[in-house]
Amino acid sequence: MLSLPYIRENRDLVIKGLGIRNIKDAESLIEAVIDADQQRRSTQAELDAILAESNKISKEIGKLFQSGEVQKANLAKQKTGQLKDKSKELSEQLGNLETELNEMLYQIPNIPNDLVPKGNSEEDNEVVFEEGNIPELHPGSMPHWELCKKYDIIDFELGNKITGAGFPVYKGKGAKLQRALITYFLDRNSEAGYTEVQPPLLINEASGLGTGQLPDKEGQMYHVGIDNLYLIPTAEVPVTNLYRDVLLKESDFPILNTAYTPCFRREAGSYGAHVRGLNRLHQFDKVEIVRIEHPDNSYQALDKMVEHVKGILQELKLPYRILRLCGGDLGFTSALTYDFEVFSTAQNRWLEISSVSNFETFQANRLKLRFKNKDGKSQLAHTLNGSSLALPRVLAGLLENCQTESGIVIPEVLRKYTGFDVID
RNA sequence: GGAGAAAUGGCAGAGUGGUCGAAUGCACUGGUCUUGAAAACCAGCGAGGGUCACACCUCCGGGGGUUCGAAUCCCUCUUUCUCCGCCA
Repeated sequence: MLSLPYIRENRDLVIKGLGIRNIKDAESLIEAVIDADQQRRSTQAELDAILAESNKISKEIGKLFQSGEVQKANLAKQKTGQLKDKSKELSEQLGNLETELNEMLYQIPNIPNDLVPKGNSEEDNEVVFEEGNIPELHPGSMPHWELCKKYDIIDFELGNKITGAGFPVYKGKGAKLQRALITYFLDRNSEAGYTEVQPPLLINEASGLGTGQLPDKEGQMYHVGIDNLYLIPTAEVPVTNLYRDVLLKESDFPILNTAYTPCFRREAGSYGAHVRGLNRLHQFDKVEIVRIEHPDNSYQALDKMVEHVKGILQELKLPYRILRLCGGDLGFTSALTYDFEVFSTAQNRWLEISSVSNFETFQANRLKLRFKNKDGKSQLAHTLNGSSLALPRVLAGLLENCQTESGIVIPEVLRKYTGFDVID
């Protein structure tokens, strides 16, 4: 969430930024926030004055008792009664104002970076890079879900029996290929300086709030009601929350973590076309990279992450492109996002396989993730994350693009991980 | 799951109703000394709100209560440790 001082000091910038996201009534929303904040502060000041008065009297009473002037002390006690009532009333009022203010702040998305183009939907995203050859497939080539069946490597019906739609079972070489990709991604990330972590797969409410999944995206997560925990929709949540309520030193930057985790998403309301096979699942594997950066370096860091993901896709020799998301498609918490898409030859469409974002201070503010700057002041850090990479669609692209008449040819870099060269 | 003990600043650790945002040690920062370092010595050193800056307010695991006044007393929740039970 945006910080109040930031909104106060950059009123016009904020309104303009929300405009890029096509937010209606941005101006009145921000005005309401500033008003509520003003009210909050004056109520706070009023309450503080009363508390100061009552603290003063209490100290005097203490002294009177010690010097044995009990009568005077009892007299002074009476004075505090009124103050108490008043302070109770005010602090209740203050609590309400704060709740109200927070509710408003929770509705305000991050301010887009200047590079973010205006736009309404994914149609308006900007293609900024494209690389790799789209292979000519042999006659009789098929989409990945048919390949999965043909070679018996991923079984959707079986998963359906065990759990339900969107929970496939990986078998034999399919399971091995998946594991190979995970290990390969983790190794690549480690080489690039990311420290590997294995976080919990269930998170509490505070963590969900910290990275912005709550309260706005509650319905997208699986909720374990009995313990009030949520299954993670991405490793971003537990890994970024490692740094919740942390005060860093400048010398701690940059912080680089990578984690492999399964991800769970309810995907409520996204049925219909384009959800076949591996295209959209309720449970999938992903390797994530997370960075905590000094604000001065975060955009440089974002570029590094983009370059890193590019490197992996080049090694896999998959045709891909990079999009800069427009205001209408940009995630709630992000200031700038690059999506990576792999071309699915048999489906003749692009599949999103990675999303790399800079959240600037938006998450850090909720997380209370700060550092001591040169002036000795606490300042919010910047958080970034990206997938490197999401497994199912990489797998889909790989199966489809690497299919030949004699089987699926495993990319060179993966062979030492799979232990086989071809799925046939 | 049962019984007991505990939770204080970056860490360790005092503090059991008032002058305590909190002794002391370590760590850290600056300075003196030194060719440099170490040691020694001196000084500074929790967080948030608020203010031009002060003042002032809040915070001793979370929440609630008693009291004129709570780190200190009471209730409750959470977590950690020890013992018992169960168990991958």
